[in-house]
Order: sequence, then C-alpha cells, then structure tokens
Amino acid sequence: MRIEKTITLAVKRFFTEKSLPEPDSSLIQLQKTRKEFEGDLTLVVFPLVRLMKMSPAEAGLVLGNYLKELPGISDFNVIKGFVNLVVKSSYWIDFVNESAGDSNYGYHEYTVDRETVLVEFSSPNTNKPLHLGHIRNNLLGNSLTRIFEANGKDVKKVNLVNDRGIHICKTMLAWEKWGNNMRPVDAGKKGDHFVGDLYVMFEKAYRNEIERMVEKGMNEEEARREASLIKEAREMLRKWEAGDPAVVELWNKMNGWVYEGFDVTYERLGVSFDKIYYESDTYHKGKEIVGEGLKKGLLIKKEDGSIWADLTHRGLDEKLLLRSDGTSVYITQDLGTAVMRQEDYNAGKMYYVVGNEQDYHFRALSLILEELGYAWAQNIEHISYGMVELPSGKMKSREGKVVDADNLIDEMIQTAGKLSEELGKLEGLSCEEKESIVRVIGMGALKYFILKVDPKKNMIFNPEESIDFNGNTGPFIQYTHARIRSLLKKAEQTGIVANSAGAADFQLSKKETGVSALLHEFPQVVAEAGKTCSPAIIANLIYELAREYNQFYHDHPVLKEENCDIRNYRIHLSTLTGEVIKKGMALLGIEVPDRM
RNA sequence: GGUUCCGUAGCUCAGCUGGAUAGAGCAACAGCCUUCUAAGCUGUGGGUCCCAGGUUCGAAUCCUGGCGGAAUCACCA
Repeated sequence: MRIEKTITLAVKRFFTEKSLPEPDSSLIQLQKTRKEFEGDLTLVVFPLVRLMKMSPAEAGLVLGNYLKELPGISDFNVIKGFVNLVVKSSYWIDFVNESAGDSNYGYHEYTVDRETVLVEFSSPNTNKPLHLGHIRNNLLGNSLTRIFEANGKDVKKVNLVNDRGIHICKTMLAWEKWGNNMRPVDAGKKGDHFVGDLYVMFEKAYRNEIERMVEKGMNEEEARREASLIKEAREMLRKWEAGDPAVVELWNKMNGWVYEGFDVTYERLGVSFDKIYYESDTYHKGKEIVGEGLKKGLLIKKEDGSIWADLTHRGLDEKLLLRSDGTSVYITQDLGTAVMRQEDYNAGKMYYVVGNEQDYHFRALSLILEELGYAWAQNIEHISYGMVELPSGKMKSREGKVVDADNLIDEMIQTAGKLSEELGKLEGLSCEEKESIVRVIGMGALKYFILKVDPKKNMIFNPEESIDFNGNTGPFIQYTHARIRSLLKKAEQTGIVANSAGAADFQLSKKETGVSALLHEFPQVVAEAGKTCSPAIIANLIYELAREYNQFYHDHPVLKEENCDIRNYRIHLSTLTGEVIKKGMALLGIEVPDRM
C-alpha cells in the first residue's frame, strides 16, 4: 500500500481507538515536508486539534508517536503544528526496485465499460497557414488525448475544419484575378502558404479600394460594404451555396492545396486525428436542428425571419442562430457538429480545445443544446486556453506580426542542429541518426516551452528564450534521459545487472530519497493532469525529477558503487527515472532520444 | 457600460481545494571536467506576492472594494 494511504488510515484508526469522532478525510492533510526540515511527509495537525481537544504541540506529539509505529515510518519530529514523518529507506528502496521495469507504472487501469471521450482540437480555417496560436492548440489537444488515455479513457481525436465562408471566397477570388492559373508547386510554396498569400493579397487590394473610395468622399463603413471586391466575393459565396459547379470545383481545388500543406505541418507536430469534420458538411445538420427547435417552440422567430435562442433566463442574452436570409452563422454549424458527433460516438464527455476568446460562445452552445432537450449537453466541456503573445504584444496578422508554424519549427530544428554541432555531441553518428536526434531536440524544445505553462493562462512567447536549451527546457529533460540510457547501456556492456530479488535495507541519502519520492508522485500527477486538463503539471514534475536526478548523478556513483544492494537500487532508480521521464514526455507528445 | 479571466524576483513561469522562513529557470557574478555525457553541478545577489480592508490559530491562496491589463457581449468566425 502507498505510504500516504497507510498514514491516512492510521490517523483514522487512532481516533477510533481513542473513542474520538473520526475525522473526515479532508481534515487529514498530508503534504511534502519542506526542504529545511527533517522528514519526507508532513501531517498538519491544526485541523485535527479541535477533535482531540489538545494544543497543536501536544496533538502533534501524540500523533507522531502513534504513526512512528507504522512499518513504513522510522521517525518523526514536531515543529509548531506540523508532524514531520521520516519514511523508512526500505520503503523507498522496495518501491523503486519493484516499479523499475513495470511498463504500466503511472498509468491507470480501466474497467470493462471503458468510457469514450472525444477531444476536438486544431480547428483551422482554410484561408491561412497555421501560426503560433494553432501550435499551442494542437500541442495541448494532442497532449490531453494522451493524458486521458493514460487515465484509462477511450479517446477519439477529432478536428473541425472551417472550410466554407466568405474568407475562403476571398482567396478563390484572388486566385482567379491574380493567380495566373498557378499551382503551389509552380510557385514553389506549400499549399497552405500559397493560399494564405492570396488571402493577404485580397485584403491588401480590398483595403486599397476602400481608401480610394473614402478619398472620393464616401464614408468608410459604406465603402467597406460597397467595394467591388467584397461584392464579388459575396457573389461567389452565393454561387457556392447554390452549388455552382465551377465555383465548387475551384473551392475543392484550393482547399485540397491547403490540406496538403496542413498535413505536412501536422506530421511535423506529431498530431493526427481519428476523424475530421468539415463545416461544409455539418452546417446543414445545424440548420435542421434549428428548424426542429423552432417547430417545437423552443426557439424564437423574429419579424424579419431571423431565428434566436432566448438565453436570458440562463443569464445570457438572446443568441442568433439563423440570419434573416436563412443562412447559418458560426454557432449553427457547431450545433450540427455536436449532434453528429454524439450520434457517431455517444461519448461520455466531449472536450473542445478552443481559446478563451470563445468562452462565451461555448457557454451559449451547451445552454442552447440543453434548451433543445439534449441531455448529453452537460457532457460538453470547453478546455479554454490563454492567448499566445509576443514580447512586442499581440500577434496581428494584418501587420504581418505572426509567427508562422512552419518557420518556427524550421528555426527550432536548425538551432538544435547548430548547437549539437558546436558541442560535438553527435560525432560518429550517421546523417539520418543525427537528423532524427536534432529534430527530436528541436521539437522537444518548442513543445515543452509551450506546454510547461498552465493552459488557462495567457503566455508570452519569446523566440530567443524558446531556443535556450538550458534550465527548465525540453532538451534539459531529454539530456537527463540520454544520460541515463547511456549509463544503462554501459551497465549492460560491462555485465552489471540489477537483480530484482531480495529486500534490501540501507540508509538512503537526501538526494536518493528526493528522486524516489518524485518518482512516487508520478501516478497521482498523471491522474491530476487528467482531472484538471493540464499537461503543465506533468511538465513541472518531470522537470523537477530531471533536476533532482542530475544532482543525485553528480555525486553518487552508480556502476562504480561496490555495495551490491546499493548499486542495485541505484541502477533501478536510474531505470525508473528514465522510464518516468520517457512516459511523462510522451504524455506531452515529446520524444526523448537515447543519445544527444 | 455588463460579464469573465489575469496581476508573484529585471524577464519567463511554479506555488492557489487556506498551512512553516514564497520557489525554479533565464539574465549577472564566482567556482567545478584524469572519474557513469559539463545540453550538467555548486554558490552569491535579487520580493510591498498590484493596493486597501475583511474572514481565522494561520492568507500569495478565500471574501469585498479599488487600481492596472486582457477577452467577450456582432445578422464576423
């Protein structure tokens, strides 16, 4: 049994034996002992003193003496109202020796009726290549699916591509006007970049046209509406909705280019999906649902024909669902998508990884679904993450102040390559091996930099700091893993084998217990990360573990240790640390090399 | 203006279901490679936890009110 559980049960038993009222589990507060005190786990007695009718000091002493008799506890001390418990070295040694090599360590079992959980992430528009904001989204979504899996869920990864609307028509129009019938290959560009450039071209020309009209005395709002370019784009949208074959063909062609480009970026990010939904498919369903809701009298139709959901009694406003001309808005297709997904998967939970700018939207979405009578609406959870900003402020596509995903990935890998070269780390490896390791390091740096921050918070992405490979970074953790692998390889080569048989007992050093205790925490942190939808807490633990292990490694011989019980334990400690780093990083979607 | 979120070291971030003297990394400075990878390790300096009240044995953490910042409240997505 885990030591925390043993202690909690013992505290309860203490109260029963003394005929005192048994304390609620929430009153038994165990925490890590702070570094400056002797001990491993600390019981806070303040919440218990009322039940015991003693002073904190007395209560601490009594409880400490009682708990000291437990098999896993060797000693204790009381400071103020804190009982610092010293866990026996043998407990840590047994734990480490048993867990090393256990491929399931840290993962959580599932029962026969395994819950299906759906995670939507990425959700790009097809008029622009992916940028830094999408990277955070993709990395978070991908990592969360792995974390949910580790917690025993059957996870379905889904993407919702916004492939229709006026913005796509703008790129189509731009291609017709200025594309010279070129394909991305002709321009030597990735498909998504090719189309994105056309979009920028359109916006530029559109702005120019507005300016000219304003110079001639028109007010800006009118010019924005009346410019010939936007009229043409709108006309194209109308034709698309009417199913005009030529327009649909062009639409298919250009979206195809974009998807080819996205596929490359997804591949590099290590992201994939079980199913991709397209807005052009789901918005029909959304319209249907709205129609049914109206028939049932659950929605309101206004005089101009527009259809609304009344959410005023739920603390929100009225929400538009269909325009007066009968066309759908953003939320219409989200309603359709949600219903389609429920039909497809019947998931126990539907997560949406979407930026916090859409908090209001998702509140409205689940409320509307509830209003429409879908009981599963309460299974919807918006995983809301913060914006990514640059040191110079917000990213603004209009000012060209965006960090392009592909460029960023290239730069990270280049930097990793340059550094590896300078440090002479990869001498004697083949080109392919070098390339692969450099890619793993560069991507590790990028992914870790983003995932170590609490998803809920806005973050600042400083390109200079992100390519730093020292300190709290992905490469630091990867390096620790590589060191361990190298150590274990050496053990193998020299015939030093760790045997798993036989209990051992000797005094562990401070660092040894430190590493052991962090390894011991891993399973709870995996569970906690699943509950709170936060890869960051896994990143924090893995970092702390790597740091602690490096300190241990610095002043404890492993293979050269002569006492074989101690050597045995240290090899197991290294093995388990390597495994937990590898697993933890895998939960973040980060690979770890055996050499670097 | 309403609603929601945020404010911790020069910078980037931990810590927040109340617990001990608030921690890391970066940056600065000073050390450690004949020993399992120095992408490592050790040390030094650095704080009005935005401000003011309140709740209590105890508040960075909870409550109220300010100040500062962000998002959102579209017949945009």
